[in-house]
This record gives sequence, C-alpha cells and structure tokens, in this order.
Amino acid sequence: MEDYNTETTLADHNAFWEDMQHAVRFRVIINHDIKKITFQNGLPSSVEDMMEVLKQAFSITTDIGLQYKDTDFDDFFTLTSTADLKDKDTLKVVHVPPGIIMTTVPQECKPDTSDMSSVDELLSLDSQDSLIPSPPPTERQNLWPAIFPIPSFSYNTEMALRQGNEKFLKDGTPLTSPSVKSDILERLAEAMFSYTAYPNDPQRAAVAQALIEKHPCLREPGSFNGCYGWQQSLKYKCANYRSKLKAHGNPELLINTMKHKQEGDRKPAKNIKKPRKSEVNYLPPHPAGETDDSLETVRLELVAVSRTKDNAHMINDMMSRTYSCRRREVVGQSMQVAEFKERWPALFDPLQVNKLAQ
DNA sequence: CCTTTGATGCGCTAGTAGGC
DNA sequence: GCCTACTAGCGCATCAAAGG
Repeated sequence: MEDYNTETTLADHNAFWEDMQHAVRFRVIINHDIKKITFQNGLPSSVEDMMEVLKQAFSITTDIGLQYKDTDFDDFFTLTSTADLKDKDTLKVVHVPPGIIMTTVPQECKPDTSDMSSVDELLSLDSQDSLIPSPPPTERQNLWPAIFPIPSFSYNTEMALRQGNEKFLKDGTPLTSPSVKSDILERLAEAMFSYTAYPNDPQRAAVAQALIEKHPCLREPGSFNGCYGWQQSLKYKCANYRSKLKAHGNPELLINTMKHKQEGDRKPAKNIKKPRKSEVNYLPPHPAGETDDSLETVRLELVAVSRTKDNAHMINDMMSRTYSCRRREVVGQSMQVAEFKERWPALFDPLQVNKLAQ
C-alpha cells in the first residue's frame, strides 16, 4: 500500500465527527501492514463511519469489518461501538463479503465450509485460533460480487473523470487519456485480484460494464456494448498484472510458472493451479524469517514430537509455523493422503482435527 | 445408451514490439 | 524502465458425431 498522509485526509471527514475531543491514536493492522492513525478531534460516532474513514485513509476499496483488541482477553473482538475504543488501542481490518454485517464473533464470518471433505479443503479453513497464522496478503474471503464495486482512483484520475463526465453529458465527448487509462487498469486489476487471481471473461465484462456505468465518459462510441475495448484491455492487464506479481514472488502465481512446474509439466497451459470455490489461504507465504529449509527442520521435529506425550502446546506452535509448507505440498505436489499423513502425523491427531473444525 | 474421437474455442505463460 | 498490446504454442473443457 502506498504511503498516505492519514491526518490530512482525515481532516476531510469532519462531517463524520461529532463530539470534539482530544486526539485518539490507534495501531491499525491491515493484512501484514501495521499502520498508525490519529483522530485529532474525537472519533466517528458509529462503527460504519469509522470504517468509511479507515477505508478512505488507507485506500481500501473492498468491504471491511473492524475488530479491536480486548485487553482482558488479549484477543480481537468485533467492534460494535466506537465507545469501546480508547487511545492507543489496536484495530484490525478484516475483509468481509459484501452485504454481510458483522455483529458477532469473527468465527461466524468464515466462508461456508459445510461441504468440505478432503484434506485439501480441510486445510483451507481459516481460523482465529493459534493453529493457523494471521491472514497473509493473498488471503481471500470475498466472493466475486454481484455488482462489481468500482474503486476510487488516484486524485488526478478522479478529477479527470469528474471533468470528463461533465463534458460527456454536455456534448458526448468521450474521455481518452493514456495516463487515466493506465491508472484505471491498475486499480481495477488490483480490485479484481482481491477476489480472484484469474478473472474469467464474464467477470471482466462485468467490471468493464460497471466502469462505464459509473463513468459514462469512458464509454466507447464505436463498441457494440460500449466497453468491449475495456474488456480486452482488462484481459491484457490481468495477464500483465499476474506477471508483475510473479516478479514480486507471489506464491499463488509462482506455482504456475514454468520454472516451478515439475519436469514434464513445463508447458504454459499445463497444470494451472487456481483456487477453488470458497477456498481461502490458497498459498500463503512462509512466516517472516522462515525458509523451506528451516521449516523442513521444524517438520522433522514435529514428526518426532508427535510420538511423545503432553506436547499439545508445542505441536500447536509447530503446526502453525509450518502451515504454508502443508499448503505447498497439497496444492503444488498433489500428494497422496497416505504420504501426507506420514509427513504430517500431527494433523490427523484428534486434537488438531478438533481445532480445525472449530 | 454409453464411450470414444475430433473439432473448436478459451485461456494460460513466456516473450516481444513499440510508445512514453 | 515500465506500460499496453500482441503472438506463439500449448493444455483443457466442451460438445457433437461416430462407433460399438
């Protein structure tokens, strides 16, 4: 996420604020980013307003929920009132499916897992407990929305669009600007990627349609549906965007590169791995500071520890650390259950299964 | 009726051209 | 150097026709 002058932007949101008080500061966790935010003149009166302010401040384009860290339990709870907050509290931004309002504990916002039966699907479960690490950047909990929400663009682009729309309504002149187009494509690709790394044709068409509906000046005069060019550009952009993320080491995409395919599978279209419906944590990165080798050592220790008694806490910790390894084995190597069981005996321990099912 | 086969279209990665 | 646009070569899913 880009750097952001939070306090300047917040000044624009005075309309949200009621009771003017002294500055209140928060530590805000967004995926792996940890930010600071200061409310100079008191807090928004409602949680919804608070979410809006945070979304604006941190350029979040998707629907979010808010959790706060309770000092008694030392754990996160869903925020139901800004009155629960005090200076220097920790807030956590969680992504929720559009239309779902979080009014209770976070576990109830998990995706539907009632039909999950395989080990692969079992491992896909997210959890707030200690078994699975905190959400990685690639986690997806939002299903593709019925109506795609067009995100906000850069300040320059928004200004150009505002003027462009006014001109379009006056005389029908479409807006064509390479820099505006580039910014729009980048933000749309980012927004689509928050739902899926591989948007299909109907999905891209829906995005293009939503774009020209929101910004009529982007409608293409010669196009049969007004946005076919945008559909094509989004297609190219999604592919180029994936290439870019690959270069940055995104594990979900790296697994589909020729280099990372097994011998004999090194063809572009062969054995492409995509997340399944309802799947989250598809291929999370290793925890900070961990490598394949270091985690392999942990796995070997885990196998040994699994044979001893009174080790639940240690196993929990080690299973948590090695979660990303198991995802790689399940997704990348299509391992047989028997072999998987041999490598990860603790996973099949009743205690661990209960933890996953919670 | 079921299975196999071939045609077709879509979408993937890697690589590249050309513009800025 | 980064971007969009494009191509080559390929795998995969789908579907209709052919064959047993």
